[in-house]
Amino acid sequence: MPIEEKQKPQRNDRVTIRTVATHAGVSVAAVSKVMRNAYGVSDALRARVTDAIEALAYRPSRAARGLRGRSFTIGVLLIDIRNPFLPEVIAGVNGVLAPSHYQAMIGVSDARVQLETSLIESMIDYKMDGLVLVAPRLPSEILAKFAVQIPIVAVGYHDASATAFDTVNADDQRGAEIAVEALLACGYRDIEMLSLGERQGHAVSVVRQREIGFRRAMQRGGLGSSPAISKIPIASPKREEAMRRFLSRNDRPRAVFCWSDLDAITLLSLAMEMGARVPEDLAVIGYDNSSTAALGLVNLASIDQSGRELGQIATRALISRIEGRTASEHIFQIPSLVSRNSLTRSGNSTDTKQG
Amino acid sequence: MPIEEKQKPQRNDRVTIRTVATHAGVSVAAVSKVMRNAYGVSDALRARVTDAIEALAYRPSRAARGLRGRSFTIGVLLIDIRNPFLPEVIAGVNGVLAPSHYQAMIGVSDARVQLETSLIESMIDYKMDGLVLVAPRLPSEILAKFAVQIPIVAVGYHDASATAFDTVNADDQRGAEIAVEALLACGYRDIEMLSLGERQGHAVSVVRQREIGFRRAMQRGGLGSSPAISKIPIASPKREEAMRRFLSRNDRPRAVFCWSDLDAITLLSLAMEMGARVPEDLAVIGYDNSSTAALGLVNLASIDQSGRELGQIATRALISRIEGRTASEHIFQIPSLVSRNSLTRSGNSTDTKQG
DNA sequence: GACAAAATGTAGAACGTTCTCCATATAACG
DNA sequence: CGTTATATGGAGAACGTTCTACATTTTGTC
Repeated sequence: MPIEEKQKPQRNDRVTIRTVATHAGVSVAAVSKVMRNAYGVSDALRARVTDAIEALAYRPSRAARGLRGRSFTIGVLLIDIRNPFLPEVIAGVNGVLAPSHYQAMIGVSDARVQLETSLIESMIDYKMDGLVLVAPRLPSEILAKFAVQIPIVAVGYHDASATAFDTVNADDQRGAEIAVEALLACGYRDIEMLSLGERQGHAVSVVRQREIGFRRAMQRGGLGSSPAISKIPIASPKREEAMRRFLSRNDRPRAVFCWSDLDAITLLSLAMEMGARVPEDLAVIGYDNSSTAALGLVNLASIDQSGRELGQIATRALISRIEGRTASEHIFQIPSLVSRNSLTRSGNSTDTKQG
Repeated sequence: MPIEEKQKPQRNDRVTIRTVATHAGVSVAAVSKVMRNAYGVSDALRARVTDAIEALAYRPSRAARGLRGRSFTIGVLLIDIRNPFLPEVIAGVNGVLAPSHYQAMIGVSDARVQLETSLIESMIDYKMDGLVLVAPRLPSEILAKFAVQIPIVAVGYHDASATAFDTVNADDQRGAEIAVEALLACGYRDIEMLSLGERQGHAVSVVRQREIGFRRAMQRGGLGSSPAISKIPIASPKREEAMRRFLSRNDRPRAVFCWSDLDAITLLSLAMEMGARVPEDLAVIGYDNSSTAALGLVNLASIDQSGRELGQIATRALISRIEGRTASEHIFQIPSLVSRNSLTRSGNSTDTKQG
């Protein structure tokens, strides 16, 4: 018998549940029972099976599992991977999932409704156990339709009336109010918001919520019935152009609230280039408290909504939903102000919790 | 005449390949053939089947597909989601995948070998069609073992001798050389590198490659036989501490090359805080040309390795491997210098391609 | 026309799990 | 000892695809 050199160790060497069963001298069903620790397994059987699993380094096929039962995977859908807020959410999700037997698979939709839909469908077709959607673009009815097929928790999606899925949000209205209150407290009266220019402004989006909060706080502060909001395009050549135009307006406001640090930081940069001093000529406050904002070079005051915490909460909610909860939950977190030099010279990284 | 009307073929409303077959009045196999556009389908059959697919909005189950054949999904493994270089790679991957029938699912390993392994295993267990690993931590032998089970392309992993998988890299040695050459061209002689303090320094890692390039260029420039390299820890409290210590050294070098923009930008920030002028007192050049580096506020000279392009190339390589290629490929890109104010006052965003 | 070759469609066996019955073996009870 | 409950293990049918092997029809050739 010649020693046949297996030059092509084909995939037939896969260890399946059957291999384990044979090795342990039990039935396939028994192994499955042990894996799912179902009722009706003696200690002796359990020991033999776990030994075999150990010895063979057996891993159940997720594909096969998905076909029949649970896949122990949860899908995460990100609208964008560049906004530094989103990695924070992922970190939160992974943190909660790490000690469990679940795993996260991430899809990036690049803010395209088309792609978002097909990614969600794929995750359903993979028989994932649940979905965390971060700032989805899809309308609520569509999400509800998906939610019939798979447990869904939406983060950064304001629809407290949704009954088919859960939502987890920072209170974006309140966040914007806090920003305005901070500007007012510094004595600024001439305040404008730089918002996101979207095609159609979803009422559910965080951006619109922040606009609502901005308006309310401005009116409450006695600053006109329709406070100024400028829309900045998201794509790159037009974006800087719009900001420059804003900065060189001769009725340019004294203070600005930006919907996101991403915009605030670019604004700060352009302001410097154009010779405007911050905060002496222009005070700026952003949103997200990204790590870039905290840099000494940037020193941008910002609203902190703790993406990490949102991710954690959303994941816990999802798991409880997977495990049977059906009544929908709508969770709110209160964001906080992080004051820095872009707001006022003395405001040196003081983390001020506000309700 | 068998009048066996199906009592309840599907209790839930899922549209399966069987539903389509019944609706089109053909066999399941025929539908499958059309889906995979396999040999032996007449135009008439194809038309009937595609009509039925359309009418029923049929989507094949990815789980079931994975169990038998291909799943049309490729897995992407990211070492970290915070380094802004990585989203660029994702953008490249998604760009190439978008027009195809493939889809990307992303896993984030957080630089944990443990998690990295289990994520790769999961992707294999999902029967994904191939894997793009971005800056994996695992040793080459392990990757080779995985590569037997699934096509693999590694990005940012220098192992040109690997035969089981492909690699796609920017030439990190050359990149570091370009950085040193740029510093030399500005007249600086007193140059040090700020590198990453890892537990064990993988020779395959981009960081080690940059160190090699740094050393070579320094020696070639006649600057000592063992140029100085300082290691900076990656975790946050120690990191800033080490940088501050570096900045306040009284033999602090005149110019610094940082392994990554992430470090360079923090360094710039701390330098400002500590009253060092850039570039008059300290010249800095980073790596990755992240969007933050390009900000006017930051104005960091950097080496551009176009993560997007790397992602595109890697994806194309992976697809060709999935479609049958077995000989391994090792692709190199040459990075380029983006000169900015942190290097020299006049160096104003001149993109200088260098070989 | 006869016969081979090519084209087209189908049946049915995988793929690796889960999970619902069922068949025992053992314990409990009168 | 029967008889019944209970604990334990196993058989085998799904799940929704892919794909080989084969049956049937059409086309081509002499």
